[in-house]
Amino acid sequence: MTPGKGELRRAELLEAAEGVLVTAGNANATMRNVAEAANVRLGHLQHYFPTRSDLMQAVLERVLQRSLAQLRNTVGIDLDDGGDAPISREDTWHITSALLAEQRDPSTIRLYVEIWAMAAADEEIATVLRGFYADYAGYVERIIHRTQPLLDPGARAARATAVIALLEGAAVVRASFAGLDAAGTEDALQEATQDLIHGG
Amino acid sequence: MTPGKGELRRAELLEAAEGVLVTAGNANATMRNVAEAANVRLGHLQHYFPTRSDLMQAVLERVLQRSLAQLRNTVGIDLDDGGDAPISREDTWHITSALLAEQRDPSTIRLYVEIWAMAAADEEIATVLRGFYADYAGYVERIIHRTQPLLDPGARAARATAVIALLEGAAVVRASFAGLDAAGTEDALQEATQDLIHGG
DNA sequence: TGTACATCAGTGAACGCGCGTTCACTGATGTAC
DNA sequence: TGTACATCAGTGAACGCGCGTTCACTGATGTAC
Repeated sequence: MTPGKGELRRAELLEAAEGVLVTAGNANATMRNVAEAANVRLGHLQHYFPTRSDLMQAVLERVLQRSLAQLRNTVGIDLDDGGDAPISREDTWHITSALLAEQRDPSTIRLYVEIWAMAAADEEIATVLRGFYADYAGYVERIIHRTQPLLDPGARAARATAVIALLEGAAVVRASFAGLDAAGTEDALQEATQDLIHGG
Repeated sequence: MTPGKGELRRAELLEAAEGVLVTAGNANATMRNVAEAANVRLGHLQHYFPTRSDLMQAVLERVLQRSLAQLRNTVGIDLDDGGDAPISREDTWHITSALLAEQRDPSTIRLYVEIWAMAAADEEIATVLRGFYADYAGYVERIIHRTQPLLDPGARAARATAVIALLEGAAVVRASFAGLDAAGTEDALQEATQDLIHGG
C-alpha cells in the first residue's frame, strides 16, 4: 500500500515541526512557525493537526519510534530470533561506541531535552515516554542477557537502567550548554558502559 | 552586615519563582504567576526584577550556587586545604550514595530539566550553566586526584565528566517521566560510579 | 464518456486571552540640617 | 526634636503582540451511475 497524498503531507508537516522544535525549542514551536517552516498556511496545518497537542503528540511518537528503529539498526543483531548466541566484548564495543556517538548529535540532544521538559509538564506525554524507555530498557536487557546469561533478572534490569542512564547522561554533559565534551571522555564513558554490560 | 528589607524581599521572590518553575515549568513561570505565588502585585515583582530575563537569570544563579554548596557539604571533605590525604573506598561510597540519593528528588530533576531546555534556547543561560559544570567537574576531579594520585590529568578529567554523566543520567532515567526507577538500579549506578572514581 | 455530488486539500479572517513591558502614581522609610 | 526632601516599597491601569482556536470559504480530486 503506497502512501496517499495526505500521508505524504502529514509526514512533511511532522518533519517541519520537528525541525522547528530542534532549532527553536518547544516554546517557539508554535502552530504559525511550524506552518511557515512547512510553507503552508496556518489553517492548512490545522487541517491535518487540529490542535497543537495533536501535532506535538505525533512529533513525539515519530521521534521515539525512529530512536528505537535506530537502536535496532545500530545493534545489528536480531535479538528476537529466539536464539541465545553469545555477544562478544568486541561486538558490544562497537555497539556502545556507535550509541555514544549518536548521543553527541546536537539535534538529538536538543530534541530529548525538550521532550523531557514537555513530559515533566504533561502526563499524557510522560505516559508515551515511559513506554519508550520501557522498550529501550527491555532491548538493553536482552543484550545483557546474551552477554551474561547467568545474571538474575533483577540485576539485569538494574544494569540496563544504569546503561541507559550513562547514555542519557552522556548526551547531557556533552551538550554545548554543559561543555564537558573533553578528549578522553568518550573512552571513559565507553569503558563504564562495557563494565555494566559485561559485569565486573 | 545583616541583609536589608530589600534583600529579604528579593530572596522571597526568588524562592517563589523557583517554586513556580518546579511545579509549573518554564512555560508557565510567568511574571504574573510568580507574583501571585509570592503574594505580591505584578508591578512590585518588576520593581525587583524589571524583566523576566532578570528574574530567570537570578533564579538560575541561586539554584546553581545552592547545588555546588550542597555538593561541598555532601562530600564533607575540605579539598582546598592543600593536603592530599587519600580518600578511601568507604568514604567515596558514602559520597556517591548521597549524591545519587539527591539526584532522585523530583523537584531537583524538574529544575534541571527546565534549566537544560532554557540553556539550549538561550546562550546567556548556557554560559552560566557551562561555568557551573566546569566547577562541578573540577570538584569531582579533585576527589579523583585524591583516590588515584597517579592518574594523568587528561584521564582524570575524562573520568570526572563520566561521573557527572552518570549522575545526571541517573536523574533523567529515574524521573517519573522515564519510569526506570527499579529496585537495584541504585546499586548498579553506584558501583559504576565507584569504578570510575577508583579506576578499574 | 459525461455528469452530479461528496470528499479532501488548502485559504484567510477573526476571536478572545495571557503575555511582557511601560508608566504614572501612592505611601512608607530613611536622611540631612 | 522637628521639618524638608530623597529614596525606596508597592500599586494599578494600560499597551501592543503573538498565541491557539474557530469557522466559513474556495478549489481540486475522487466516485457513483
